[in-house]
Amino acid sequence: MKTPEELVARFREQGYKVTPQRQLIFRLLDGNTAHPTAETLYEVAAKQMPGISLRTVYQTLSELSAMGEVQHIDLGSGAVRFDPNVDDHHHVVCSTCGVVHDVYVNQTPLQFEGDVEGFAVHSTRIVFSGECAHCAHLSA
Amino acid sequence: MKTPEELVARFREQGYKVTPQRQLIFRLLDGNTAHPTAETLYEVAAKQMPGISLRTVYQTLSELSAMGEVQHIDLGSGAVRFDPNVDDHHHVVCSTCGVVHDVYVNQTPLQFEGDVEGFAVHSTRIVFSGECAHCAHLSA
DNA sequence: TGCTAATCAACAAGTCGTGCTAACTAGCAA
DNA sequence: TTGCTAGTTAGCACGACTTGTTGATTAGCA
Repeated sequence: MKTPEELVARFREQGYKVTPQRQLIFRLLDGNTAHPTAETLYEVAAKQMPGISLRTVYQTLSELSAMGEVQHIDLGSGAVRFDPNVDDHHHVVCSTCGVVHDVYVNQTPLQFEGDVEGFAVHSTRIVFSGECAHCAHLSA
Repeated sequence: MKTPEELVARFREQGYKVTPQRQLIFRLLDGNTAHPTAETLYEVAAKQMPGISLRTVYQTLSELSAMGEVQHIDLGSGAVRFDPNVDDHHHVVCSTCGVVHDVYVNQTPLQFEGDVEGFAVHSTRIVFSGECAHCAHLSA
């Protein structure tokens, strides 16, 4: 994702207004590696700006997603999560505590075999599930 | 997934009753490579057994899933899909028509890098998205 | 045969996300 | 500074998907 300042400029360019709500969301996402859901982000935002609505958070995230500034990741755990990291990366998920981390896999592109003649792959998503060091320690 | 006959035996073993509804679902899943949703399966089942309820389909699928006889796959496309193939396999999804195929990736286990010291991977899910030969042909 | 699980219909609820409206606020260009 | 217009808000609703509940009926199987 671009920096909050660059996003402000891009929003202006596109004719979107730069509101305090949007700027707050830019700042909350900047360098955020927690893969928040819209709801989570809303809760944090509401602490700093009581009165901001969940609706606005959803809307701003959709705009950022449409502009390619955030990735929208679905780990099948209910809510969609947002990731300001738009590199070609993948995810590890702790099935105990639900924490998500970005990881890089360098064997890509992967080869596969199956009954899929002529399929043109545009993207590959890899999700590693397991137990993070913290949870392993607690359960040991 | 086991054959319908074996499933009947397993259900009996576990003290579950073998009802016509359950047997129908076993048969519909047997060799099914279409990755149906519960709803889809229900529609097909209802043609052969009018009166079967969606509730029963959901319940039987949950039982099969709990017994490890079907995989329950979430491609982030709304409904959860069920796959009677419980091998260690992955999926390709056409983003145009939504069709899902099973594929095998032999480079696994994959290595990854990132800020995830001591993470114990239990499973890896890979989803290839793109365009299937059929859709590519239509759009050409 | 009879206990008990399974099924069914019908209704509800919960989660996630979006649509709509009406009123107010505020960005930003002239 | 003004004024157009987009953005925000609350509130209500809906839709998709999935599960819970209840109460009556059916049927598996020991």
